[in-house]
Amino acid sequence: MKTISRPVVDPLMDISTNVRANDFFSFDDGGDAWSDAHANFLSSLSEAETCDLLKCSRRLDLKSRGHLFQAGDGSNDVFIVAGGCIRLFQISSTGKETILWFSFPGEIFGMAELLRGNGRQIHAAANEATQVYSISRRDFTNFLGAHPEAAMKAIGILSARVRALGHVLVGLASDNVETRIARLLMRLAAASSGTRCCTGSSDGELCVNVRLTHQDIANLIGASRQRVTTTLVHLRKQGTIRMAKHHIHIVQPDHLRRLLEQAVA
Amino acid sequence: MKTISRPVVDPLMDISTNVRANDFFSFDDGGDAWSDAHANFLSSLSEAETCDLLKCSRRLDLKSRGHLFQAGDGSNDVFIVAGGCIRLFQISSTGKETILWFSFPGEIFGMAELLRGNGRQIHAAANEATQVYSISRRDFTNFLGAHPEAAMKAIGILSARVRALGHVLVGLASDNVETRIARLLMRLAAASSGTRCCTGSSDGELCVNVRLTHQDIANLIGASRQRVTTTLVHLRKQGTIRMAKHHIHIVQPDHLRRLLEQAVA
DNA sequence: ACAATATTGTCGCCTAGGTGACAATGTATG
DNA sequence: CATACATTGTCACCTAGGCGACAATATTGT
Repeated sequence: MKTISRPVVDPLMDISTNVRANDFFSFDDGGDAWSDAHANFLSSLSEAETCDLLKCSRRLDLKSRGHLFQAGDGSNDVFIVAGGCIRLFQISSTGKETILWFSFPGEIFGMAELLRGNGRQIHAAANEATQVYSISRRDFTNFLGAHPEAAMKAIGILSARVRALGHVLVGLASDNVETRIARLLMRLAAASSGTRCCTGSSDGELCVNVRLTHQDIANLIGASRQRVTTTLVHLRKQGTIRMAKHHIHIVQPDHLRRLLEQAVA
Repeated sequence: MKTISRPVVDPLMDISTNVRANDFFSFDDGGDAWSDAHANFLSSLSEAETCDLLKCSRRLDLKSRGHLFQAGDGSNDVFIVAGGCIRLFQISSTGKETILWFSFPGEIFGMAELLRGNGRQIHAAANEATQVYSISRRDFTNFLGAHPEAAMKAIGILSARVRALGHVLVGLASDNVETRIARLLMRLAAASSGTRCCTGSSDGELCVNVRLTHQDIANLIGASRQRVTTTLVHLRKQGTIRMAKHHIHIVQPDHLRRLLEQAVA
Protein backbone atom coordinates (compact mmCIF):
# COMPACT_ATOMS: atom_id res chain seq x y z
CA MET A 1 0.00 0.00 0.00
CA LYS A 2 2.64 2.46 1.01
CA THR A 3 5.97 2.73 -0.71
CA ILE A 4 8.74 4.55 1.05
CA SER A 5 11.40 6.26 -0.98
CA ARG A 6 14.46 8.28 -0.04
CA PRO A 7 14.34 11.86 1.22
CA VAL A 8 13.97 14.29 -1.61
CA VAL A 9 16.58 16.92 -2.21
CA ASP A 10 15.08 19.07 -4.90
CA PRO A 11 11.44 18.28 -4.97
CA LEU A 12 10.04 21.45 -6.39
CA MET A 13 9.14 20.03 -9.74
CA ASP A 14 6.32 18.10 -8.16
CA ILE A 15 4.56 21.24 -7.15
CA SER A 16 4.59 22.73 -10.56
CA THR A 17 1.16 24.28 -10.56
CA ASN A 18 1.11 26.82 -7.81
CA VAL A 19 -1.28 29.17 -9.48
CA ARG A 20 -4.65 29.20 -7.81
CA ALA A 21 -7.38 31.22 -9.39
CA ASN A 22 -8.18 32.91 -6.12
CA ASP A 23 -9.43 36.15 -7.46
CA PHE A 24 -11.72 34.54 -9.92
CA PHE A 25 -13.62 32.62 -7.30
CA SER A 26 -14.95 35.33 -5.07
CA PHE A 27 -18.52 34.24 -5.69
CA ASP A 28 -19.60 33.51 -2.17
CA ASP A 29 -18.08 32.74 1.19
CA GLY A 30 -17.93 36.46 1.80
CA GLY A 31 -14.34 36.47 0.62
CA ASP A 32 -11.63 33.96 -0.05
CA ALA A 33 -11.70 31.93 3.11
CA TRP A 34 -11.99 28.92 0.93
CA SER A 35 -8.92 29.54 -1.19
CA ASP A 36 -6.93 30.49 1.89
CA ALA A 37 -7.91 27.27 3.57
CA HIS A 38 -6.63 25.33 0.59
CA ALA A 39 -3.53 27.51 0.46
CA ASN A 40 -0.37 26.02 -0.94
CA PHE A 41 1.73 25.87 2.20
CA LEU A 42 4.80 24.49 0.52
CA SER A 43 5.03 27.09 -2.23
CA SER A 44 4.45 29.88 0.27
CA LEU A 45 7.73 29.04 1.97
CA SER A 46 11.05 30.50 0.98
CA GLU A 47 13.51 28.26 -0.80
CA ALA A 48 15.61 27.91 2.32
CA GLU A 49 12.58 27.04 4.40
CA THR A 50 11.38 24.50 1.88
CA CYS A 51 14.78 22.89 1.86
CA ASP A 52 14.96 22.79 5.67
CA LEU A 53 11.55 21.24 5.89
CA LEU A 54 11.91 18.58 3.22
CA LYS A 55 15.35 17.61 4.45
CA CYS A 56 13.70 15.78 7.31
CA SER A 57 10.83 14.39 5.27
CA ARG A 58 10.18 10.98 3.86
CA ARG A 59 8.28 10.62 0.67
CA LEU A 60 5.37 8.19 0.48
CA ASP A 61 3.64 6.89 -2.60
CA LEU A 62 0.04 5.90 -2.25
CA LYS A 63 -1.97 4.13 -4.87
CA SER A 64 -5.56 5.18 -5.47
CA ARG A 65 -7.76 4.53 -2.42
CA GLY A 66 -4.69 3.59 -0.38
CA HIS A 67 -4.90 4.40 3.31
CA LEU A 68 -2.44 6.82 4.84
CA PHE A 69 -3.69 6.70 8.41
CA GLN A 70 -6.83 5.73 10.30
CA ALA A 71 -8.59 6.88 13.42
CA GLY A 72 -6.85 5.26 16.35
CA ASP A 73 -3.41 5.19 14.76
CA GLY A 74 -0.68 6.32 17.09
CA SER A 75 1.20 8.20 14.40
CA ASN A 76 1.47 11.95 14.68
CA ASP A 77 3.25 12.92 11.52
CA VAL A 78 2.41 15.97 9.49
CA PHE A 79 1.97 15.57 5.74
CA ILE A 80 2.31 17.72 2.68
CA VAL A 81 0.73 16.66 -0.58
CA ALA A 82 3.27 16.45 -3.39
CA GLY A 83 0.87 15.31 -6.07
CA GLY A 84 -2.60 13.82 -6.27
CA CYS A 85 -5.33 14.31 -3.74
CA ILE A 86 -5.93 13.18 -0.17
CA ARG A 87 -9.35 12.58 1.30
CA LEU A 88 -9.81 13.23 5.02
CA PHE A 89 -12.85 11.60 6.53
CA GLN A 90 -14.54 10.20 9.60
CA ILE A 91 -16.27 6.84 9.89
CA SER A 92 -19.10 6.31 12.35
CA SER A 93 -19.79 3.14 14.31
CA THR A 94 -22.37 2.15 11.71
CA GLY A 95 -19.90 2.55 8.89
CA LYS A 96 -21.25 5.85 7.59
CA GLU A 97 -18.45 7.95 6.17
CA THR A 98 -18.35 11.73 6.35
CA ILE A 99 -15.75 13.44 4.19
CA LEU A 100 -14.31 16.47 5.96
CA TRP A 101 -11.71 17.76 3.58
CA PHE A 102 -9.70 17.22 0.43
CA SER A 103 -6.06 18.20 0.41
CA PHE A 104 -4.48 19.16 -2.90
CA PRO A 105 -0.81 19.52 -3.93
CA GLY A 106 1.14 21.81 -1.64
CA GLU A 107 -1.44 21.59 1.13
CA ILE A 108 -0.47 20.51 4.60
CA PHE A 109 -2.62 18.24 6.75
CA GLY A 110 -2.44 16.18 9.91
CA MET A 111 -1.57 19.20 12.03
CA ALA A 112 -4.44 18.59 14.44
CA GLU A 113 -2.35 16.09 16.37
CA LEU A 114 0.60 18.44 16.71
CA LEU A 115 0.13 19.41 20.30
CA ARG A 116 -1.65 16.73 22.20
CA GLY A 117 -0.25 13.93 20.11
CA ASN A 118 -2.64 11.23 21.14
CA GLY A 119 -3.13 9.67 17.76
CA ARG A 120 -5.47 10.18 14.87
CA GLN A 121 -9.13 10.89 15.19
CA ILE A 122 -9.89 10.74 11.50
CA HIS A 123 -8.93 8.79 8.42
CA ALA A 124 -6.79 9.84 5.48
CA ALA A 125 -6.72 8.04 2.16
CA ALA A 126 -5.53 8.75 -1.34
CA ASN A 127 -8.35 9.79 -3.60
CA GLU A 128 -6.19 8.88 -6.58
CA ALA A 129 -2.55 7.91 -6.98
CA THR A 130 -0.91 10.37 -4.60
CA GLN A 131 2.51 11.30 -3.28
CA VAL A 132 3.01 12.92 0.10
CA TYR A 133 5.92 14.13 2.20
CA SER A 134 5.76 12.88 5.75
CA ILE A 135 7.41 14.87 8.54
CA SER A 136 7.58 13.71 12.11
CA ARG A 137 5.78 15.76 14.70
CA ARG A 138 9.02 16.56 16.47
CA ASP A 139 10.77 17.69 13.31
CA PHE A 140 7.86 19.82 12.26
CA THR A 141 7.57 21.44 15.67
CA ASN A 142 11.27 22.22 15.57
CA PHE A 143 10.92 23.60 12.10
CA LEU A 144 8.13 25.95 13.17
CA GLY A 145 10.13 27.03 16.17
CA ALA A 146 13.09 27.85 13.97
CA HIS A 147 11.03 29.63 11.30
CA PRO A 148 8.53 32.04 12.86
CA GLU A 149 7.43 33.10 9.38
CA ALA A 150 6.40 29.58 8.59
CA ALA A 151 4.62 29.30 11.92
CA MET A 152 2.59 32.36 11.02
CA LYS A 153 1.75 30.78 7.68
CA ALA A 154 0.55 27.69 9.50
CA ILE A 155 -1.58 29.80 11.79
CA GLY A 156 -3.03 31.57 8.78
CA ILE A 157 -3.91 28.33 7.05
CA LEU A 158 -5.48 26.86 10.17
CA SER A 159 -7.50 30.01 10.73
CA ALA A 160 -8.73 29.91 7.17
CA ARG A 161 -9.67 26.31 7.65
CA VAL A 162 -11.66 27.20 10.74
CA ARG A 163 -13.43 29.83 8.69
CA ALA A 164 -14.07 27.48 5.82
CA LEU A 165 -15.47 24.79 8.09
CA GLY A 166 -17.71 27.43 9.60
CA HIS A 167 -19.06 28.18 6.14
CA VAL A 168 -19.69 24.51 5.51
CA LEU A 169 -21.50 24.28 8.81
CA VAL A 170 -23.77 27.20 8.00
CA GLY A 171 -24.57 25.70 4.61
CA LEU A 172 -25.28 22.29 6.05
CA ALA A 173 -27.62 23.81 8.61
CA SER A 174 -29.52 26.05 6.21
CA ASP A 175 -29.42 24.90 2.60
CA ASN A 176 -31.26 22.18 0.73
CA VAL A 177 -29.46 19.40 -1.09
CA GLU A 178 -29.34 21.08 -4.49
CA THR A 179 -27.75 24.21 -3.05
CA ARG A 180 -25.28 22.20 -1.01
CA ILE A 181 -24.21 20.36 -4.14
CA ALA A 182 -23.89 23.62 -6.07
CA ARG A 183 -21.73 25.10 -3.36
CA LEU A 184 -19.60 21.98 -3.12
CA LEU A 185 -18.96 21.88 -6.84
CA MET A 186 -17.96 25.53 -6.99
CA ARG A 187 -15.64 25.14 -4.02
CA LEU A 188 -14.02 22.00 -5.32
CA ALA A 189 -13.59 23.63 -8.71
CA ALA A 190 -11.76 26.47 -7.00
CA ALA A 191 -9.70 24.22 -4.77
CA SER A 192 -8.69 21.88 -7.58
CA SER A 193 -8.06 24.64 -10.11
CA GLY A 194 -4.33 24.26 -9.51
CA THR A 195 -4.34 20.81 -11.06
CA ARG A 196 -4.61 20.51 -14.81
CA CYS A 197 -7.60 18.75 -16.22
CA CYS A 198 -6.93 15.74 -18.43
CA THR A 199 -9.75 16.49 -20.83
CA GLY A 200 -10.12 19.78 -22.63
CA SER A 201 -12.63 22.27 -21.37
CA SER A 202 -14.32 24.96 -23.40
CA ASP A 203 -14.03 28.47 -22.09
CA GLY A 204 -16.22 29.66 -19.25
CA GLU A 205 -16.30 26.04 -18.14
CA LEU A 206 -14.92 25.02 -14.74
CA CYS A 207 -13.38 21.66 -14.01
CA VAL A 208 -14.01 19.91 -10.70
CA ASN A 209 -10.82 17.93 -10.93
CA VAL A 210 -11.60 15.43 -8.18
CA ARG A 211 -12.71 11.88 -8.64
CA LEU A 212 -16.05 11.57 -6.88
CA THR A 213 -18.77 8.94 -6.86
CA HIS A 214 -22.29 10.02 -6.03
CA GLN A 215 -21.79 8.28 -2.72
CA ASP A 216 -18.74 10.47 -2.08
CA ILE A 217 -20.73 13.60 -2.76
CA ALA A 218 -23.45 12.33 -0.44
CA ASN A 219 -20.83 11.80 2.26
CA LEU A 220 -19.54 15.31 1.72
CA ILE A 221 -22.84 17.12 2.02
CA GLY A 222 -24.75 14.84 4.38
CA ALA A 223 -27.35 13.57 1.94
CA SER A 224 -28.41 10.18 0.57
CA ARG A 225 -26.74 8.71 -2.47
CA GLN A 226 -30.04 8.53 -4.35
CA ARG A 227 -30.85 12.19 -3.89
CA VAL A 228 -27.41 13.15 -5.12
CA THR A 229 -27.96 11.06 -8.25
CA THR A 230 -31.35 12.63 -8.89
CA THR A 231 -30.06 16.16 -8.38
CA LEU A 232 -27.02 15.60 -10.57
CA VAL A 233 -29.16 14.16 -13.36
CA HIS A 234 -31.36 17.20 -13.07
CA LEU A 235 -28.40 19.59 -13.30
CA ARG A 236 -27.08 17.68 -16.27
CA LYS A 237 -30.36 17.71 -18.19
CA GLN A 238 -30.45 21.45 -17.54
CA GLY A 239 -27.04 21.73 -19.17
CA THR A 240 -25.48 23.17 -16.04
CA ILE A 241 -22.90 20.43 -15.68
CA ARG A 242 -21.53 17.55 -17.72
CA MET A 243 -19.51 14.45 -16.98
CA ALA A 244 -15.96 14.16 -18.27
CA LYS A 245 -13.85 11.09 -17.56
CA HIS A 246 -14.83 10.38 -13.97
CA HIS A 247 -15.22 13.96 -12.97
CA ILE A 248 -17.61 16.85 -13.35
CA HIS A 249 -17.30 19.94 -15.50
CA ILE A 250 -19.39 22.97 -14.68
CA VAL A 251 -20.59 24.10 -18.07
CA GLN A 252 -22.65 27.02 -16.79
CA PRO A 253 -21.09 28.31 -13.58
CA ASP A 254 -23.62 31.13 -13.61
CA HIS A 255 -26.46 28.68 -13.08
CA LEU A 256 -24.85 27.52 -9.89
CA ARG A 257 -23.96 31.05 -8.82
CA ARG A 258 -27.57 32.03 -9.22
CA LEU A 259 -28.62 29.08 -7.09
CA LEU A 260 -26.21 30.18 -4.39
CA GLU A 261 -27.41 33.75 -4.43
CA GLN A 262 -30.97 32.65 -3.94
CA ALA A 263 -29.95 30.32 -1.14
CA VAL A 264 -30.79 30.98 2.46
CA ALA A 265 -27.25 31.04 3.68
CA MET B 1 -22.46 49.51 23.81
CA LYS B 2 -18.72 49.26 24.28
CA THR B 3 -16.87 50.82 27.16
CA ILE B 4 -13.14 51.24 26.88
CA SER B 5 -11.01 51.20 29.97
CA ARG B 6 -7.26 51.56 30.50
CA PRO B 7 -4.78 48.80 29.79
CA VAL B 8 -4.65 46.32 32.57
CA VAL B 9 -1.46 45.71 34.44
CA ASP B 10 -2.22 42.74 36.58
CA PRO B 11 -5.34 41.20 35.21
CA LEU B 12 -5.00 37.70 36.48
CA MET B 13 -7.76 37.93 39.04
CA ASP B 14 -10.30 37.97 36.25
CA ILE B 15 -9.30 34.56 35.10
CA SER B 16 -9.77 32.98 38.47
CA THR B 17 -11.24 29.71 37.38
CA ASN B 18 -8.75 28.03 35.15
CA VAL B 19 -9.68 24.54 36.11
CA ARG B 20 -11.39 22.73 33.32
CA ALA B 21 -12.73 19.29 34.04
CA ASN B 22 -11.05 17.93 30.93
CA ASP B 23 -10.49 14.44 32.10
CA PHE B 24 -14.03 14.02 33.29
CA PHE B 25 -15.55 14.78 29.92
CA SER B 26 -14.07 12.12 27.73
CA PHE B 27 -17.53 10.86 26.88
CA ASP B 28 -17.37 11.14 23.14
CA ASP B 29 -15.47 13.00 20.45
CA GLY B 30 -12.99 10.17 20.42
CA GLY B 31 -10.79 12.15 22.78
CA ASP B 32 -10.58 15.64 24.10
CA ALA B 33 -10.64 17.68 20.93
CA TRP B 34 -13.48 19.62 22.42
CA SER B 35 -11.72 20.66 25.59
CA ASP B 36 -8.58 21.49 23.65
CA ALA B 37 -10.54 23.67 21.31
CA HIS B 38 -11.91 25.60 24.27
CA ALA B 39 -8.48 25.68 25.85
CA ASN B 40 -7.64 28.56 28.11
CA PHE B 41 -5.03 30.32 26.02
CA LEU B 42 -4.31 33.02 28.54
CA SER B 43 -3.66 30.75 31.49
CA SER B 44 -1.48 28.51 29.34
CA LEU B 45 1.01 31.34 28.93
CA SER B 46 3.87 32.00 31.30
CA GLU B 47 3.59 35.00 33.57
CA ALA B 48 6.08 36.94 31.45
CA GLU B 49 4.20 36.12 28.28
CA THR B 50 0.88 37.10 29.79
CA CYS B 51 2.33 40.40 30.90
CA ASP B 52 3.84 41.06 27.46
CA LEU B 53 0.60 40.32 25.74
CA LEU B 54 -1.74 42.30 27.96
CA LYS B 55 0.60 45.27 28.02
CA CYS B 56 -0.55 46.12 24.52
CA SER B 57 -4.20 45.26 25.10
CA ARG B 58 -7.22 47.40 25.68
CA ARG B 59 -9.99 46.15 27.85
CA LEU B 60 -13.57 46.31 26.60
CA ASP B 61 -16.74 45.94 28.62
CA LEU B 62 -19.75 44.63 26.80
CA LYS B 63 -23.22 44.51 28.20
CA SER B 64 -25.38 41.48 27.56
CA ARG B 65 -26.17 41.08 23.84
CA GLY B 66 -23.78 43.90 23.01
CA HIS B 67 -22.07 43.60 19.63
CA LEU B 68 -18.30 43.32 19.49
CA PHE B 69 -17.93 43.13 15.72
CA GLN B 70 -20.02 42.29 12.69
CA ALA B 71 -19.41 40.73 9.30
CA GLY B 72 -18.00 43.42 7.06
CA ASP B 73 -16.21 45.31 9.80
CA GLY B 74 -12.72 46.32 8.84
CA SER B 75 -11.30 45.61 12.28
CA ASN B 76 -8.75 42.84 12.62
CA ASP B 77 -8.10 42.72 16.34
CA VAL B 78 -7.68 39.54 18.26
CA PHE B 79 -9.63 39.12 21.49
CA ILE B 80 -9.28 37.22 24.69
CA VAL B 81 -12.25 36.70 26.97
CA ALA B 82 -11.64 38.01 30.47
CA GLY B 83 -15.03 37.17 31.89
CA GLY B 84 -18.46 36.28 30.57
CA CYS B 85 -19.16 34.57 27.28
CA ILE B 86 -18.90 35.57 23.62
CA ARG B 87 -21.14 34.19 20.92
CA LEU B 88 -19.67 33.88 17.42
CA PHE B 89 -22.24 33.56 14.67
CA GLN B 90 -23.11 34.04 11.03
CA ILE B 91 -26.23 35.73 9.68
CA SER B 92 -27.63 34.78 6.28
CA SER B 93 -29.24 37.13 3.80
CA THR B 94 -32.64 36.05 5.07
CA GLY B 95 -31.72 36.84 8.65
CA LYS B 96 -31.21 33.27 9.77
CA GLU B 97 -28.52 33.08 12.42
CA THR B 98 -26.15 30.15 12.77
CA ILE B 99 -24.10 30.06 15.95
CA LEU B 100 -20.61 28.74 15.29
CA TRP B 101 -18.91 28.98 18.64
CA PHE B 102 -18.98 30.19 22.20
CA SER B 103 -15.81 31.59 23.71
CA PHE B 104 -15.37 31.34 27.48
CA PRO B 105 -12.93 33.09 29.83
CA GLY B 106 -9.32 32.72 28.78
CA GLU B 107 -10.24 31.72 25.25
CA ILE B 108 -8.87 33.59 22.28
CA PHE B 109 -10.95 34.40 19.21
CA GLY B 110 -10.84 36.57 16.12
CA MET B 111 -7.65 34.93 14.88
CA ALA B 112 -9.15 34.02 11.52
CA GLU B 113 -8.40 37.50 10.20
CA LEU B 114 -4.77 37.41 11.30
CA LEU B 115 -3.17 36.84 7.95
CA ARG B 116 -5.31 38.16 5.20
CA GLY B 117 -6.75 40.95 7.31
CA ASN B 118 -9.65 41.79 5.07
CA GLY B 119 -12.22 42.33 7.77
CA ARG B 120 -14.68 40.14 9.59
CA GLN B 121 -16.74 37.44 8.03
CA ILE B 122 -18.75 36.63 11.11
CA HIS B 123 -20.41 38.37 14.03
CA ALA B 124 -19.37 38.43 17.66
CA ALA B 125 -21.64 39.48 20.48
CA ALA B 126 -21.67 39.17 24.23
CA ASN B 127 -23.92 36.39 25.39
CA GLU B 128 -24.07 38.01 28.82
CA ALA B 129 -22.19 40.89 30.43
CA THR B 130 -18.66 40.20 29.19
CA GLN B 131 -15.19 41.65 29.40
CA VAL B 132 -12.60 41.11 26.71
CA TYR B 133 -9.02 42.15 26.02
CA SER B 134 -8.52 43.51 22.57
CA ILE B 135 -5.12 43.25 20.89
CA SER B 136 -4.34 44.75 17.53
CA ARG B 137 -3.43 42.38 14.75
CA ARG B 138 0.03 43.90 14.46
CA ASP B 139 0.75 43.62 18.17
CA PHE B 140 -0.47 40.06 18.30
CA THR B 141 1.58 39.05 15.29
CA ASN B 142 4.64 40.60 16.88
CA PHE B 143 3.88 38.83 20.12
CA LEU B 144 3.68 35.46 18.39
CA GLY B 145 6.90 36.18 16.55
CA ALA B 146 8.66 36.98 19.80
CA HIS B 147 7.23 34.01 21.68
CA PRO B 148 7.45 30.80 19.66
CA GLU B 149 5.99 28.86 22.56
CA ALA B 150 2.87 30.96 22.42
CA ALA B 151 2.70 30.56 18.65
CA MET B 152 2.74 26.81 19.12
CA LYS B 153 -0.07 27.12 21.65
CA ALA B 154 -2.06 29.11 19.12
CA ILE B 155 -1.46 26.46 16.50
CA GLY B 156 -2.57 23.81 18.95
CA ILE B 157 -5.77 25.64 19.76
CA LEU B 158 -6.59 26.28 16.12
CA SER B 159 -5.95 22.65 15.26
CA ALA B 160 -8.22 21.54 18.04
CA ARG B 161 -10.86 23.91 16.77
CA VAL B 162 -10.58 22.43 13.29
CA ARG B 163 -11.03 19.02 14.86
CA ALA B 164 -13.97 20.15 16.94
CA LEU B 165 -15.72 21.74 13.97
CA GLY B 166 -15.16 18.51 12.09
CA HIS B 167 -16.97 16.66 14.85
CA VAL B 168 -19.84 19.12 14.72
CA LEU B 169 -20.03 18.64 10.99
CA VAL B 170 -20.21 14.88 11.26
CA GLY B 171 -22.93 15.15 13.88
CA LEU B 172 -24.93 17.61 11.84
CA ALA B 173 -24.73 15.34 8.82
CA SER B 174 -25.64 12.12 10.60
CA ASP B 175 -27.60 12.64 13.83
CA ASN B 176 -31.22 13.44 14.49
CA VAL B 177 -32.29 16.48 16.47
CA GLU B 178 -32.47 14.80 19.86
CA THR B 179 -28.95 13.45 19.54
CA ARG B 180 -27.63 16.78 18.33
CA ILE B 181 -29.13 18.47 21.36
CA ALA B 182 -27.70 15.85 23.69
CA ARG B 183 -24.25 16.29 22.18
CA LEU B 184 -24.51 20.06 22.34
CA LEU B 185 -25.51 20.05 26.00
CA MET B 186 -22.68 17.74 27.00
CA ARG B 187 -20.16 19.80 25.07
CA LEU B 188 -21.34 23.10 26.46
CA ALA B 189 -21.37 21.63 29.95
CA ALA B 190 -17.73 20.68 29.44
CA ALA B 191 -16.76 23.98 27.88
CA SER B 192 -18.50 26.07 30.52
CA SER B 193 -17.37 23.95 33.44
CA GLY B 194 -14.73 26.54 34.26
CA THR B 195 -17.36 29.08 35.22
CA ARG B 196 -19.12 28.69 38.52
CA CYS B 197 -22.85 28.12 38.43
CA CYS B 198 -24.99 30.64 40.31
CA THR B 199 -27.45 28.06 41.56
CA GLY B 200 -26.41 25.01 43.52
CA SER B 201 -26.20 21.70 41.75
CA SER B 202 -26.57 18.33 43.36
CA ASP B 203 -23.79 15.86 42.70
CA GLY B 204 -23.58 13.99 39.46
CA GLU B 205 -25.39 16.94 37.93
CA LEU B 206 -23.73 18.99 35.18
CA CYS B 207 -24.37 22.66 34.63
CA VAL B 208 -24.62 24.08 31.12
CA ASN B 209 -23.63 27.54 32.25
CA VAL B 210 -24.63 29.39 29.10
CA ARG B 211 -27.72 31.48 28.64
CA LEU B 212 -29.60 29.95 25.73
CA THR B 213 -33.08 30.43 24.35
CA HIS B 214 -34.63 27.59 22.41
CA GLN B 215 -34.06 29.68 19.32
CA ASP B 216 -30.36 29.83 20.18
CA ILE B 217 -30.16 26.08 20.48
CA ALA B 218 -31.97 25.77 17.18
CA ASN B 219 -29.40 28.09 15.61
CA LEU B 220 -26.61 26.00 17.05
CA ILE B 221 -27.77 22.63 15.78
CA GLY B 222 -29.60 23.62 12.61
CA ALA B 223 -33.11 22.74 13.70
CA SER B 224 -36.39 24.61 14.09
CA ARG B 225 -37.24 26.41 17.31
CA GLN B 226 -40.38 24.31 17.79
CA ARG B 227 -38.60 21.01 17.57
CA VAL B 228 -36.05 22.16 20.10
CA THR B 229 -38.84 23.10 22.48
CA THR B 230 -40.56 19.76 22.02
CA THR B 231 -37.35 17.80 22.50
CA LEU B 232 -36.35 19.77 25.58
CA VAL B 233 -39.78 19.29 27.14
CA HIS B 234 -39.42 15.59 26.48
CA LEU B 235 -35.98 15.43 28.11
CA ARG B 236 -37.31 17.37 31.07
CA LYS B 237 -40.34 15.14 31.62
CA GLN B 238 -37.94 12.21 31.50
CA GLY B 239 -35.95 13.81 34.31
CA THR B 240 -32.80 13.98 32.20
CA ILE B 241 -32.46 17.75 32.45
CA ARG B 242 -33.96 20.60 34.44
CA MET B 243 -34.11 24.37 34.11
CA ALA B 244 -32.26 26.53 36.59
CA LYS B 245 -32.34 30.30 36.30
CA HIS B 246 -32.12 30.74 32.53
CA HIS B 247 -29.88 27.81 31.96
CA ILE B 248 -29.98 24.04 31.80
CA HIS B 249 -28.73 21.49 34.30
CA ILE B 250 -28.10 17.96 33.17
CA VAL B 251 -29.56 15.91 36.00
CA GLN B 252 -28.81 12.53 34.45
CA PRO B 253 -25.72 12.85 32.26
CA ASP B 254 -25.88 9.10 31.73
CA HIS B 255 -29.15 9.42 29.86
CA LEU B 256 -27.50 11.69 27.36
CA ARG B 257 -24.36 9.56 27.17
CA ARG B 258 -26.50 6.57 26.33
CA LEU B 259 -28.19 8.57 23.59
CA LEU B 260 -24.81 9.46 22.15
CA GLU B 261 -23.56 5.91 22.21
CA GLN B 262 -26.56 4.72 20.26
CA ALA B 263 -26.15 7.55 17.78
CA VAL B 264 -25.03 6.98 14.24
CA ALA B 265 -22.01 9.23 14.45
C1' DA C 1 -46.31 49.36 37.60
C1' DC C 2 -47.51 48.50 32.88
C1' DA C 3 -47.30 48.26 28.22
C1' DA C 4 -44.35 46.24 24.70
C1' DT C 5 -41.58 42.47 23.39
C1' DA C 6 -39.48 37.82 23.83
C1' DT C 7 -39.83 33.29 25.01
C1' DT C 8 -42.12 28.95 25.74
C1' DG C 9 -45.33 25.28 24.81
C1' DT C 10 -48.52 22.77 21.52
C1' DC C 11 -51.28 22.15 17.65
C1' DG C 12 -51.98 20.13 12.61
C1' DC C 13 -50.45 20.09 8.09
C1' DC C 14 -47.08 19.30 4.61
C1' DT C 15 -42.81 18.47 2.07
C1' DA C 16 -37.83 17.48 1.51
C1' DG C 17 -35.53 13.93 1.60
C1' DG C 18 -34.39 9.15 3.62
C1' DT C 19 -34.88 4.00 2.63
C1' DG C 20 -35.09 -0.21 0.16
C1' DA C 21 -35.33 -2.50 -4.04
C1' DC C 22 -34.24 -3.13 -8.48
C1' DA C 23 -32.36 -2.95 -13.40
C1' DA C 24 -28.73 -1.19 -16.26
C1' DT C 25 -24.50 0.01 -16.77
C1' DG C 26 -19.24 0.44 -15.94
C1' DT C 27 -14.90 -1.14 -14.28
C1' DA C 28 -11.52 -4.02 -12.19
C1' DT C 29 -9.42 -8.64 -11.62
C1' DG C 30 -8.24 -13.29 -12.19
C1' DC D 1 -12.23 -12.54 -21.91
C1' DA D 2 -15.35 -13.59 -18.29
C1' DT D 3 -16.95 -12.99 -13.91
C1' DA D 4 -17.45 -10.19 -9.74
C1' DC D 5 -18.09 -5.86 -7.89
C1' DA D 6 -19.04 -0.87 -7.98
C1' DT D 7 -21.65 2.77 -9.71
C1' DT D 8 -25.60 4.94 -11.74
C1' DG D 9 -30.41 5.74 -12.53
C1' DT D 10 -35.33 5.39 -11.07
C1' DC D 11 -39.01 3.71 -8.75
C1' DA D 12 -42.66 3.76 -4.66
C1' DC D 13 -43.21 4.45 0.07
C1' DC D 14 -42.65 6.65 4.49
C1' DT D 15 -41.12 9.69 8.27
C1' DA D 16 -38.44 13.36 10.64
C1' DG D 17 -38.85 17.55 11.05
C1' DG D 18 -40.05 22.32 8.97
C1' DC D 19 -43.70 25.87 9.04
C1' DG D 20 -47.58 28.75 10.48
C1' DA D 21 -50.61 29.80 14.02
C1' DC D 22 -51.88 30.27 18.46
C1' DA D 23 -52.29 30.90 23.69
C1' DA D 24 -49.67 31.34 27.89
C1' DT D 25 -45.92 33.14 30.36
C1' DA D 26 -41.66 35.78 31.14
C1' DT D 27 -38.71 39.74 30.63
C1' DT D 28 -37.67 44.34 29.71
C1' DG D 29 -37.79 49.14 28.97
C1' DT D 30 -40.08 53.49 30.47
